[in-house]
Amino acid sequence: MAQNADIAQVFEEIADLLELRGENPFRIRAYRNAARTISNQSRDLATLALSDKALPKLPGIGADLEDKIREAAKLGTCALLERLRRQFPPGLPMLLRLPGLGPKRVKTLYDSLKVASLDDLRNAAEAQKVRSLPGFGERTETRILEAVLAGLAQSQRFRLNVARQYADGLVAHLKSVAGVTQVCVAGSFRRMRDTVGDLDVLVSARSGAKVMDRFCAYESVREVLSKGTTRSSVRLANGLQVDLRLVAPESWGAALHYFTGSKAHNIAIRRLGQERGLKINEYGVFKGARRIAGESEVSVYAALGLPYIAPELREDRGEIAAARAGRLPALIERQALRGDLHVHTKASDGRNSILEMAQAAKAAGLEYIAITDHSPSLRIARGLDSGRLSRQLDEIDRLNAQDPGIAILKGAEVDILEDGRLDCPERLLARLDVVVGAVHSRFDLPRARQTERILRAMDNRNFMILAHPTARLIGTRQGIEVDLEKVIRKAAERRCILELNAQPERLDLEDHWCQDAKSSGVMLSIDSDAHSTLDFEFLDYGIGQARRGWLEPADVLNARAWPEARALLRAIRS
DNA sequence: GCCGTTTTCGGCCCGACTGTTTTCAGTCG
Repeated sequence: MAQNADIAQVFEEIADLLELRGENPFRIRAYRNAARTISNQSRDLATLALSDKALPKLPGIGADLEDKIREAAKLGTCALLERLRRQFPPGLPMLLRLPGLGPKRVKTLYDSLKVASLDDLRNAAEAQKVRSLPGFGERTETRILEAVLAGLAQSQRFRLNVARQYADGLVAHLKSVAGVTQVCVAGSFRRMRDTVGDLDVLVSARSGAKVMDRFCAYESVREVLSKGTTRSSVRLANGLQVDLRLVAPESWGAALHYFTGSKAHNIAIRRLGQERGLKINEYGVFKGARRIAGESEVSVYAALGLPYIAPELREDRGEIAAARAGRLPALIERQALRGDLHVHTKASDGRNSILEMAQAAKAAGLEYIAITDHSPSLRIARGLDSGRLSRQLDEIDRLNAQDPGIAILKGAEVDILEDGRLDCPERLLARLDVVVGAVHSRFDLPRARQTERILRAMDNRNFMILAHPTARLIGTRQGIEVDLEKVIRKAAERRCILELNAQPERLDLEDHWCQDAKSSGVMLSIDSDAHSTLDFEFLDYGIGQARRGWLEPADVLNARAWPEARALLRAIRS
């Protein structure tokens, strides 16, 4: 059965092929917007479409696209796409992914040289046949060849924590340039997306500062892609592209807004401005030739009659309507977290002792942590059998008696076995303050069985928190096939908690599912899943994803003091 | 292809940089 992502892919491919045909750009945009809207949906559109229920009214999707969603849900494709595919060789859309190649040039390459694949393109460029085409030249040919050889067609994204390492170094470098007054990394990095495609850096400086020269001379720069007076692009040694924009102080807010995006949010904001007779660009908000705002982001939003919208919300997922209605969420912040309910020690696959983890958690500003080592079926992590777990619980009693300055709670991360049973005897589960259940095996089960497995586990009266619900590892492993709508419904019914795992390679639940859980009245727990004393830093990433999911402190279990959280967890058992 | 207190047509966000041109198209963000 088609997933939302598959339907979105159909629309993306239609858009690519329409571009190659040189169709109306607004029609093409309609397909791309629809693809984005669909992949942002939590609701499983294919199931809805196949059950003949009315599809929800989605912005930018009218009668025609709704029909195509139904077609794609049923067939994984649609008549229009099949018709378009017959007009071009299958490898052609891939060429659009190469930097410097858009629809016009790809069409020219195909029409003039019969270039229909990356291989064809490489051969043509190596034979120097590309340079003589209209609109091409020697430089263009060289760059295309370089891109093909570098295999850049499949654009790679970097995990947020990886990007942050490079961002920190670069920001420090730019701040050291004489005359620089402000530096900020904008883009998806600032919106706290779980991965970023590039870094968008904004700099404000006194005139005459040698910002561009120093930027392009940064030690990690492998290649300068473009260099201008206000804008330059480079690629770092690790392949990460960095765009730098130099802005005047009076335009700082407008530029920050523009460069933070998302693109969809910007377009919606500009359209709103247009309705009010305002022009919005990266230099400011203009009424005619007069600038009326732009020195700060607050001033940009205020010019439109809106309150400030946090970067994490700027995805055109309803934040502008919420702002207009005065219903923006009061987003959770890192300081609101009072506990961490998923922490490992060296008893299983962690690196530090219980006491060391407790002290690190206390230093990170937390009031309580649950020690949740693995259960025995996870052999590779030296999961604790009944005897070892029992002794660990006694040790926690002893540590708490010595008043460590932080409450240490008894817990376990218990495997959900293939049949939905929990990998721990009931009498031990009953002794725990916190029972975290998780899938660590049989990731390959078909959707229905995987879902059934998890729902069954959640029916256990001792089951409290579902850890990393999809088990995805960003860039490494797809999540399991599971019907999260059913899981959320079950959590609502059983008053169970869903985890937002803060490990930067997990960040699972994803933002839009957090939003769904919240609207179903399900609480989340933002946990580090720390395996060492350094890992409490992960909570920052968890908070980022939570904010993207519109979560407020009231939606988060561990934003409560332990007695209150304990009462909520105990209620699950009764 | 969508959309509508300018509603069924005619709009649809906006600007920088590059390379190939000799004033601009294509691409990108």
